[in-house]
Amino acid sequence: MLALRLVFMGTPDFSVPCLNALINAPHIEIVAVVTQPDRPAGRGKKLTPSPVKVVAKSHGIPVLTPDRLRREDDIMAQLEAFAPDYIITIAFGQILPPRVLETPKKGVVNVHASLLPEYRGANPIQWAVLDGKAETGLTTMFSDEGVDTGDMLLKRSLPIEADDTTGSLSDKLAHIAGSVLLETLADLENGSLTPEKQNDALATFAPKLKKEDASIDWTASATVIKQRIQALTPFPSAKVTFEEVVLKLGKVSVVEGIESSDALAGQVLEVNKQGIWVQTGGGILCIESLQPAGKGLMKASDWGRNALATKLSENKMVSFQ
RNA sequence: CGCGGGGUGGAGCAGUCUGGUAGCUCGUUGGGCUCAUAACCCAAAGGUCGUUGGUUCAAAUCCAGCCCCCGCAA
Repeated sequence: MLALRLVFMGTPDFSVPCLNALINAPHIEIVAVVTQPDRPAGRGKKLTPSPVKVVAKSHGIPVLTPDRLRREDDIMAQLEAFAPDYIITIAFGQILPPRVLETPKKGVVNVHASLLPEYRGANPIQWAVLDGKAETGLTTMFSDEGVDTGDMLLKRSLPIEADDTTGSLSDKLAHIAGSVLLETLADLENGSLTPEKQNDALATFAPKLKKEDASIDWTASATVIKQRIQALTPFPSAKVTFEEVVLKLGKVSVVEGIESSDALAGQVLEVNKQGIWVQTGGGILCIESLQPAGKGLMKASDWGRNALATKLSENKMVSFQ
């Protein structure tokens, strides 16, 4: 098979394993990488390149960083000049204008982190976790002008474990993205793949979560709260405040086999070796690890012993907000 | 120059303002109690107080520089 000329478009860490897989694959030449421009990020607001840009640079691949691809004719002209067979997109972060969709000879292939047509949009993994799905996966597809609406090529599903968070699932999916994409390209090249239309009637949408979604509604059931916390991990993180201190919640679990008491939702029942038990609107949630502002991730029992145990032993009521 | 918190036995913290014997809650180890225990009682081990320099009779503590970790914001 002749070398395929690819243009790779992606931005965050999620895109990186896939890029690496392509770089290491035989018969594939990545002629250019397109990613979002450097942004002020991190403490000190230093201008920071995207993870994809860092990797591309280290392999000496030309990098294009359009602010708005749609408006930058010179970038689009450069892409045409690269004469790619395919453009590959994975978490690029910009919608491709028609001119770019028509640029590659054989099509624009997108890797999307859900089993389409479920969870079209920017945050498929987060929503799969939030909804307590048993499985999710990856879908490769030809891009069209809609958001994740193109014809599907290959799917690979992945079970969601009880402890999976958006972060852990992203890692898993990112690491199989490369092989799914390579398989897709190989099948396309040998003609064994028939694009399949999506059933729009079954489509759901997974928009970005807002910052306000990071707070916890303790009147929900323990199971729902757990799903929400895991969906928000590691970003933007589920937060709770206690005496002016912001606590990011880490690992949590639902306490089994104990009936709900008459405590109020959000009230701390006890601090034990396992963690901090909090009453919810349905069942008890155990916070096993957390991170106070300015500190590192720690066992909830360690923090609770200092911050809460004294109050509890004096029968003062302690509640999270 | 974005705002801010922190670095003290294995863990989480107090002590710093007002310099003077290294403290608390846990964990670990040994022993005891108990039908039994992650419960309780007794005992022990374990720390160059991030680092370098300065001030001082004396620095975890005051002063200056440096290193590292983190929250907000993006």
